[in-house]
Amino acid sequence: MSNPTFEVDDVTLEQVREHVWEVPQTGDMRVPARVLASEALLEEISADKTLEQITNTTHLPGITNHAICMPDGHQGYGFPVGGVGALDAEDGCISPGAVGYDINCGVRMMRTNLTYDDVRGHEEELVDSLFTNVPSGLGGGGIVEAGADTVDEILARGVDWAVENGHAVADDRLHCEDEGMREEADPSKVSQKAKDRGKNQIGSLGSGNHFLEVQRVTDVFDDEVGEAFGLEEDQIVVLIHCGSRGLGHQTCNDYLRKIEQTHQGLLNQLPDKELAAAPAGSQLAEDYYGAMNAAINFAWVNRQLIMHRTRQVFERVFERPWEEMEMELLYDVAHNIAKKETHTVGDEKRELYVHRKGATRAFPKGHPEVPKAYRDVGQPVIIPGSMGAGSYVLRGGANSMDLTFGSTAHGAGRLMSRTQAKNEFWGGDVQDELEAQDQIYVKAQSGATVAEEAPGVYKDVDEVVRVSDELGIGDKVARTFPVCNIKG
DNA sequence: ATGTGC
Repeated sequence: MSNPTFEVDDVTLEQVREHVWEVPQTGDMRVPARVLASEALLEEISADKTLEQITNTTHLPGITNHAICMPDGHQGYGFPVGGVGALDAEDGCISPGAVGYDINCGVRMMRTNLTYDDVRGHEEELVDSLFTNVPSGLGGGGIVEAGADTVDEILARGVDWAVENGHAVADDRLHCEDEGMREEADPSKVSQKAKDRGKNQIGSLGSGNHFLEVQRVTDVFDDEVGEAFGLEEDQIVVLIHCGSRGLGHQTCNDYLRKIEQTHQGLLNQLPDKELAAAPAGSQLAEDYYGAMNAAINFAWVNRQLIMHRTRQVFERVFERPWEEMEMELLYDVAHNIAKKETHTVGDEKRELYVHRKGATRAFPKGHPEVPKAYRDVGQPVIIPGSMGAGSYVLRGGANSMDLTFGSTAHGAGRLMSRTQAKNEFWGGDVQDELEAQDQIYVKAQSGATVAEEAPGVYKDVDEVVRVSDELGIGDKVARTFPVCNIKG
């Protein structure tokens, strides 16, 4: 008996098992491509170039097992957003397009001991104060304006710098992926132009889908893990989503151009120039890895400064020290990174550049890289939905190492382009509706951004999370709903 | 995502 299939254009995907669809290996593909999705999500994923892109990815040297597209996947630069590609770190390659322009775009969630009742009636004061005190929008203006030495220190040391300079407490570091610092960072490999763009953006949200949202926990699905994460129903939490701003963007661009010029032989083997990659062991592979890790550190500092500023805003609005409100970092996860990780492939251990672009690390319980506080339950995974839908907290699932190199989805995933969104929605109407129907208060620098990020431009986050949970790569722990939101 | 272009 043959498996169910899904046909789109000239491609036939075979269902390997529930929620696992495979593009068979043909031609110059080095491995099959896999899409992890329900049929409804696969339908949406087929609407743009995602399937073509995830298939193209299988041509990269050193790609291991499968190229994988997550349930929230959509088209990106060369490599889909929602893609995972594990490329051999000895005889494979590293590809900036498979990390993304916004290096270490990511999210962090901060707990509080406030309840929704404590915040009701203060929503407008809170959203106004956050909007005034947390820099957002395109261009410059951050919480810290740094000189050259300081930028280098931030690039080298990440959240460790923030702790030493009064923007973090020591405990914050322990609740970040990689403890908020990549040792392999090499600031000397980040261009002067990138540093100049970053120096006045340290502690700034940026634009697009980046936001800061105050939320209330509406459901805890798993009491044991919920308790380990310090989450309970009706509790207020804060979610921060942003990345490495102009510094990361410039770094990606710098290395794409260098790699295209230097490694044309490899480029010519690939079906899409946007997948440009540097062979493992080459000078540019080392340089990009050092620079990317530096940009990763920059993004962690960025989210840290915004979180610490949020503590100060809450102190003013609720007239209490933040420690008394127990405003502790739950966890900070990266969405756009590559990392040398050791994985079991067949019966051997191999070192791989695991590229996660619009995908979240989701290590299960017991993994030595899960912070001690969560080691018995698994790594927290934070999945932001749209500003009308709320978000999820998951924990790394038991099957993630076998199926996805320890990864799951990163959000709801776009349904339509930004241009299309602006034709469908008007920012002011979206804001009015959210406030009238759901008591969600949104404040943004630009109405166009609100239209581009309207709830209707996103896939159904409940469906994305259902697939992750049923696959056992990231298990449902809690759900949140927006209270107020600021964006660029 | 982005001093909204390659």
